[in-house]
Amino acid sequence: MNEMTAQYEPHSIEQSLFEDWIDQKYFQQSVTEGKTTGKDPYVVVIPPPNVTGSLHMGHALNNTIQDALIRYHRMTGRPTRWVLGTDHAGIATQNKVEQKLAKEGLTRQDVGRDAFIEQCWEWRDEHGSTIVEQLKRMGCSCDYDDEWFTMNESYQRAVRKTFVDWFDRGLIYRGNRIINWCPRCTTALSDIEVEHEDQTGALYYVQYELENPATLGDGTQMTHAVVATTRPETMLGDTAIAVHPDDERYTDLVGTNAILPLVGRVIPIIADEYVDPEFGTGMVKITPAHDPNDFEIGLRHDLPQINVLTEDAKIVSDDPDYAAYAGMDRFEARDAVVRDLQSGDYLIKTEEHPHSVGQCYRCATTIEPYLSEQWFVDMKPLAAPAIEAVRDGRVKFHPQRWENVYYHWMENIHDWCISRQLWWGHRIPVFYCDDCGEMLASVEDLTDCPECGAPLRQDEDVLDTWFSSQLWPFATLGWPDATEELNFFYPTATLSTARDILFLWVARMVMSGMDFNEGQVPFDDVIIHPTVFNKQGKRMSKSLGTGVDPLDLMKDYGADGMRFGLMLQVTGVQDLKFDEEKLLSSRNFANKIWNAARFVLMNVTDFTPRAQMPQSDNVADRWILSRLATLVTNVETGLEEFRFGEVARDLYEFFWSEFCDWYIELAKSRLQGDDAEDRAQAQAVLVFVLDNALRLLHPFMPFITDEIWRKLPLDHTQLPPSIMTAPWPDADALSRYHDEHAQDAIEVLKAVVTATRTVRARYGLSPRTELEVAIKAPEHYVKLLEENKSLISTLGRVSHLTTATDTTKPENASVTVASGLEIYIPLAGLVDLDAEKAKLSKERDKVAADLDRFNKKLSNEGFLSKAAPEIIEKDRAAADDLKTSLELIDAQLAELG
RNA sequence: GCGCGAUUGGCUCAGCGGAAGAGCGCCGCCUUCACACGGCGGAGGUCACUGGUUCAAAUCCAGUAUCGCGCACCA
Repeated sequence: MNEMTAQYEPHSIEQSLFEDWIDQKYFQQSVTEGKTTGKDPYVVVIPPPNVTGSLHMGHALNNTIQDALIRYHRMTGRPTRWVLGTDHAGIATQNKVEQKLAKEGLTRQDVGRDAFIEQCWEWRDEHGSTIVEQLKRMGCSCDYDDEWFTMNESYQRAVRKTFVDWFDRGLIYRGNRIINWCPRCTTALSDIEVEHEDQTGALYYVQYELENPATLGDGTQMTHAVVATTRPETMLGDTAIAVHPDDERYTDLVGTNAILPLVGRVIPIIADEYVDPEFGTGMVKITPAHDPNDFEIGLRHDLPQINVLTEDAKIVSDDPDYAAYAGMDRFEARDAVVRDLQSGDYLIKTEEHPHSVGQCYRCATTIEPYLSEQWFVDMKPLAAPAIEAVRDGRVKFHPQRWENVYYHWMENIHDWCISRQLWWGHRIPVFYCDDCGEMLASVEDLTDCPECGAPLRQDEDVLDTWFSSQLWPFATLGWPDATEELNFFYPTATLSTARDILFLWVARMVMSGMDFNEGQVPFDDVIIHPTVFNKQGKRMSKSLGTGVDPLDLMKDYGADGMRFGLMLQVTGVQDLKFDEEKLLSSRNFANKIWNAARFVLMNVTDFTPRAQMPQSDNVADRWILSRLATLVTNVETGLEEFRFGEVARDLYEFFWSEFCDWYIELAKSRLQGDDAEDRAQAQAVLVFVLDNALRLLHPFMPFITDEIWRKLPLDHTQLPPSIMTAPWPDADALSRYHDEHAQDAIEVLKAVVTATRTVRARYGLSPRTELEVAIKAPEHYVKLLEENKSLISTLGRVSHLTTATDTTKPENASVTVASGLEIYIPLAGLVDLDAEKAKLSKERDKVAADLDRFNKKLSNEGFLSKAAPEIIEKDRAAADDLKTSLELIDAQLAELG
């Protein structure tokens, strides 16, 4: 162990350890091998990162969580597999390749569909492994030999099978509808791929001349209909004006016509319930081809649908009615239309109007509601069982509140637009016969029409990327083939993911997973981890420079330091303001572990590994073993309940504040002492506790724990070479160590030692100054203190310790009251009366205030009659202690004058 | 408009019904033979506000304020 440096150097061990894990095939788990354990498999599928992606903080957090779970369950002996893979990410990848082409001055149309797809594959081959390599840096124990891709051959079959199945069952249909259109990506998007941003726009009030002036019920003459709109440019496609049927102001207008300004088209005034009489003027222009509501109204009233925009959102140039705007971009056209409305005296007024604007989630371009022919999935039949699965607890969300978000969306689910006008992706497996009009979906490519024999033409569009991702938990296990893997590993256990893909991905996996697996849910537990923001609470973004790169963090703090620092920050909260200082603490913690291990190893060179768990009468041994037993239970339940922050803090607290600060210090004198048996006893406990603590820490800090563990003097004939597959500490077996007495006893010893330190600090004495200590203690502590005299003398640097039930205060002594003890420390000639008085008065204030509170409580009838007996008893004891302390302090103060 | 989350020491956060906690920062002391990425001692908080429930509230309920995030077809 002399090769262990005084400072932990993560980079000198991480890579070689990881390579060893790979070589030993620890990350793999076969069905045959798994079955021999007789235990339930534990499977996690990684949320497949985009092939375009590189590791960001969200990944770092999420994959630490998954790896911690996987490593924990692997140690418990369950057949464990973490399924790895990447997503072809239709739009994102296509954008990247288009950008690359653009540098050569080319468009995808220039190179053609086949060549373009070829380039996408090349791009994937070049960049797709980046993120996988980064996961390895983190120590993630995915099965790297079973890497999936949402476009690989078997996955393509799964996608086509899904489509054909739903198509044949009538769940997939084609329709001409208003969908969300990104004019930059020139593709349709589903509703949830649109992000809404609040913007201040304008509400334009425009008057449309009535074909015939009308006399209203109250006798007023009306010559114009005034409508309010946020999108004046779409008026070119207006085909009606609508009012509410009960709006008496306009009853007489219904059935008459108005003349569309700038265009001259005659349009009807209709009545429709949709119109809110309170908003604007109560009259709405109806543009069926450019607004989803208007579209519905148009259907109800059989209105023409006039599309005025091209697919890149320019005014069409083939309509003579508004040739003036032909070819203009939609925003340019808006300005032009407003200008013309103004000069034609049609524009009444303009108001500021806050509203939310839809944007493409891939390129932030303003979405255009666009009328086009697309493919849809009828979601309601799929949603129903998936809602039920959450209601009856087959799928559980953590934190649970996300269930409500899920219900809300699922219960109001809309049909899913799945066709995309892209080239990179799963091409829609629908074949058309232009001769006889036959249309069929097929898993296998078809060339000839089964009806008439004419050549078939495949649909040009591809599927939404999320259509393939929804199959992830079972397609990666071989579905649609009834593989052994699918049979053994499905359903998976835990899914950990970010909240922003709850609908895009999680909900859809539940629906398709159940639909294709005989109602079996795809996973039991869904962890929605907090979203990582920077310290200012802003989104981490590379482009804004507000991001932090996990690779840099690992460079600075080591993989374990980063992982542990992240886990410390995972609580039930939904936003996580990333605190880099926690990573610094965690790096320091790793160093502490390293040095504690160094100390133990230095002191156990002559120690013979034992098969049995240690047994000891020594109070320090009993105490630390008792603390360990509690820790194991806490860590275990914490992990089972996904309370990662709490687990990390428990581990930190135990290892640093208990094991290092006290146990190791208490053990030192025994290790150096003459009592060989006692020395061996201390060695056994040190090794045992360190061994177990490392196992508990391993899921969070895989590298350092394995590095140290391999050096420990353990009976390696009974153990695997790596901690990775070492058994998880057995809480039941350890429960025999629970020992209340030992815990009390250590509290007492700590109190005495601390008292000596405090006195030294207060009097500016060197820490080495030896002190005499006289203690007045209750009977049961006298024995304890006498027995542990040597521990106290060493830790507290006590030259002379006397303990008795009737000790009286020596002259010139400082007094400390703690844990039921009166601790006197004589300070010949040193006692600073003012300092003592100041200290005691301050303590008196606090004690008096506390006592007062307890007394009030204990004299309260309601408290005595209603509070739990054990609480009352506890409070009585506390009050007694406080009373004793107060009396003692008062006596001292009186003595001091 | 509806929903969710946050509001605790200088900073970032735990705690979520029974005597206010951590890390970092700050103030002392200590380079003693695991660790200065360290040790020891200490200062620092009417737990956003207002009501309510309870014997007891940072903790539960209602409302208010501020910040953040979702969802929603109001032109």
